[in-house]
Amino acid sequence: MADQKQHLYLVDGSSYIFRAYHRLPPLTDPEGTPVGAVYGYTTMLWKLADDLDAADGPTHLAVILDKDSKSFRNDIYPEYKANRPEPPEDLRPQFPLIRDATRAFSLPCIEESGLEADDLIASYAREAQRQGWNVTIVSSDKDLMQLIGEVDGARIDMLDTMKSARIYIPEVEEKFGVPPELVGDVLALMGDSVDNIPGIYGIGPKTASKLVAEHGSLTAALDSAEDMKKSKLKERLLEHRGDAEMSRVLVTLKEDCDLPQSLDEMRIEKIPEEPLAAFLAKHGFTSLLKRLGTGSGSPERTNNLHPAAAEKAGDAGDVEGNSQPLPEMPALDRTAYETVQTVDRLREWAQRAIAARLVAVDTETSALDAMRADLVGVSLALGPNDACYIPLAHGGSDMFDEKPDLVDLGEALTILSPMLADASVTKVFQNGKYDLNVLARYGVEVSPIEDTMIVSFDLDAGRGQDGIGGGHGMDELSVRHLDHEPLAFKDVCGTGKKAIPFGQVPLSRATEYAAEDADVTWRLFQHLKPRLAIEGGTKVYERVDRPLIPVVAQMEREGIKVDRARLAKLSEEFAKEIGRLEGEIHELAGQEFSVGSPKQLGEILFDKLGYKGGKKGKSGQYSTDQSVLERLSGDGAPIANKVLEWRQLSKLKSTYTDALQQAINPDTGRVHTSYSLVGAQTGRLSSTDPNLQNIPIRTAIGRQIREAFVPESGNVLLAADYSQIELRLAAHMAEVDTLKEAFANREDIHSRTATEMFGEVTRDTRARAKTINFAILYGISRWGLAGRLEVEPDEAQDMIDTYFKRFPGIQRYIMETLETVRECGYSETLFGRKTWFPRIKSRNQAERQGSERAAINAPIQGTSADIIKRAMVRMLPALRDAELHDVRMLLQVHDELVFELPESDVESASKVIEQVMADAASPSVTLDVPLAVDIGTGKSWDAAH
DNA sequence: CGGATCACG
DNA sequence: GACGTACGTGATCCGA
Repeated sequence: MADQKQHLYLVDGSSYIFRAYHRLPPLTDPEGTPVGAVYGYTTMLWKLADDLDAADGPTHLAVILDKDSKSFRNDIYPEYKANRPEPPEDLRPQFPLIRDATRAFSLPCIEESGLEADDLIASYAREAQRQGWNVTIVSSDKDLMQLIGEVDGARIDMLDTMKSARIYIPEVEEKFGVPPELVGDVLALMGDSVDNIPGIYGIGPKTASKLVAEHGSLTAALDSAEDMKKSKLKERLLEHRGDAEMSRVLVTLKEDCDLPQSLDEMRIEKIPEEPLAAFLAKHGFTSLLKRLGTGSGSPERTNNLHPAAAEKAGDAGDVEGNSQPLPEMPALDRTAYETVQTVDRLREWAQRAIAARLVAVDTETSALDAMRADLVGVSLALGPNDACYIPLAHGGSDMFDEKPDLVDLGEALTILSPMLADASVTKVFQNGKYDLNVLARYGVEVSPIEDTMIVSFDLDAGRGQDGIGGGHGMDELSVRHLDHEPLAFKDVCGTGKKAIPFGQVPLSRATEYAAEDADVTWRLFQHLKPRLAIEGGTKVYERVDRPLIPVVAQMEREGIKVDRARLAKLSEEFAKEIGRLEGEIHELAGQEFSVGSPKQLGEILFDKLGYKGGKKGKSGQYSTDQSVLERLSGDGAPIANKVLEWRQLSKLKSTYTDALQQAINPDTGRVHTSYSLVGAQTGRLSSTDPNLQNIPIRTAIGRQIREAFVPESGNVLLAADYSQIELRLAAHMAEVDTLKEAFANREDIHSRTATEMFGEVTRDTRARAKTINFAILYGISRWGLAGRLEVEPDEAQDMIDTYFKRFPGIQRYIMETLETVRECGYSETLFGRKTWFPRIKSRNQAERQGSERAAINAPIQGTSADIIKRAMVRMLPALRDAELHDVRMLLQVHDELVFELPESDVESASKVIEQVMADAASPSVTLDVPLAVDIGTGKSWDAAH
């Protein structure tokens, strides 16, 4: 006993739970408390305890935790760890459970005010080493790597349980390029953004370790700067030497703390079964509980939480933040589906759906446009592999030898309708707005609904950028969450010229495809819906997005009337003018060319005509955009203005006057846009086919197109828009008293800004103030602002400084927002809508700064989106309560709603609309600024402004 | 199919 | 060690 080597394990509990939280799936225990990180922590302790009898296993073990956020380091440097935002909402309740778990294992849990876990670990490690013990620090914190090494045969090493990796001198040298005793020097140079240790600006891990390795120490590296040849690096080393020296102190571990418990108290031989059993039972860790009884060895591969969790928690794992482990569901089996071809079988399915209370539904149609598509079939799913397809309009091609037996479409809808309208049966869709619109056109009402696409959006908006795995389409969701690739539409119907309508797909194949979609939707719902509560998405889903689906569906079905003759006349006028301009442009160019080709135009302007200032972008092509042409025009190039006019007219013609005529639905005589509820990462809607959110308004010539948007006779159009909503929200969110006051007093906000910034309001200062206001909302840079205001970046920087000084909350808002996003990975609106920014920590500066600007804007733009969505949800009930049954909500353009209503209703409807919009934030959120709404009416959309 | 351009909030 | 600047969209055209 006496000569057995003692081996102390020191567990860095605080850092472990943060890592476990981010790497493990969001599990909850039977009471609904989030326990993902606790589970990871518990399995980690279990694993260590399993090694008790091993040759080099622990003889002594303790868990070290951080007690509070302040430490003696804050006295040296008040900003130390000042960037740390609050931990995520579903992690906070897990902190006390970590202590519970530790006590459950009957292990000492040590924490001390004013000391960080790292310092206690260092002090215990050194003390044990002095006594000749071996020490293993269970952590992956790079600061602790300074301690690694051997003194008189007693070694300190580290264990990263997540990577199952021992860390000793070679691993440290590989990571830092220097031995452990120089790690502190490297850290002092490179700094640490998480702990807010400054280091030297512009020096990262690579340069830091190179410098220290070359010169042998931090001091030597700093001293060497004098003799370096002139460079950025030299300047930085000289200028920020003080930062590095202070950082060196901050990263130094305090190795002589008073030890609150003696080493002997850390001795362990066996983990007593109680109270561990009680703890495991309480939190539903039943597989561990079972093992406790059997005393079996390595971790089991399943547990009652989720089969994937036990495995991934214990070792490295590659759990992604957004992948929920698979609940136990049988593998998907397309041969299990039923083709429903008789009334009896259909009744049976409808009955079972009602009994089940939850059914996934998918419709198959003949086209993608919900306002033109014919219903071809319906599929239902009641459970995994428990799905059917009800073909309703198949056949009509020579693919069928004889027409298949089908339930009559009208009869089928009669049988399904009561179930679809049954308030006690939840219908789950993937993009339900589409199905709702198709079914509504057949007179079928569907309620209540859930939507896996919207759930996914409310959980994961912004995850996976540049289209990499971030979408919310069914195929993507299925691969991401179910690890299953569904049959693709093109595999069933083909593509291009060889494509066939779905109604001509043989029934067996159609069933595989259609029933699978319902099955997948059902499975996705089981996966995604529970995550809402765990991850804090319930509010925005239940209060904003889910109720919005039928509202937007109805708006799409309403459509808006456009005056075809008027558009045709405009097209004709534009065409004539375009032709004339083209002739003049060719004449000025001295040759014919395609004016619409930026490439050819650039060559004409800068090569042939020899105008100065041509700049080629990375595609090797001259830029000929508006700003370039305007400059050329100012320099006396008559061709530039002609091209600008040509561009404006051909844009208006092709995008609007021609395209809108095409978009008129032959059945309704109106234009029906399609809104995407998941199109914009910030939570805004987007509009397609046609896009009615970018109809011209800024120029007189463009506004003519708005004149073609008209009401039915006897009606008017009413446009209601929020005035400066984003600036109001910025004033509220950044708590800028001056701005809040200005809004309360109904002042012109840009003028007020001009007064604050420049001391007087003129046309010029107001315009500049307006530009600056927007720059703030969009995440400012001196260069960006300089470009817009046509001033030097230095001057722009002065203005930014002045702005921050005059409106002191703004800078704090920006810093706090960015810190939160860096820590949590996402931003949040006032209503809890998350937008993820996976590139916020990118090493690529342009990429990172792009994310930062987007992250500054997202809470503001997103809150504005939440507010108008809430107004939309409440609008129709409010109008109905006011007996205004003929007011129809047609369009949404981010901060504007467009209605069509009888002239006689204008007065009373205006009041209701104004009220609903102005009050849309409450009661969930009480704003410090009023929301002002401007309302106009007229015989066209243009006239309504 | 990507880039350039330009329409909107 | 260089990079390249305002956020969020969608439609159209050109040209590889």
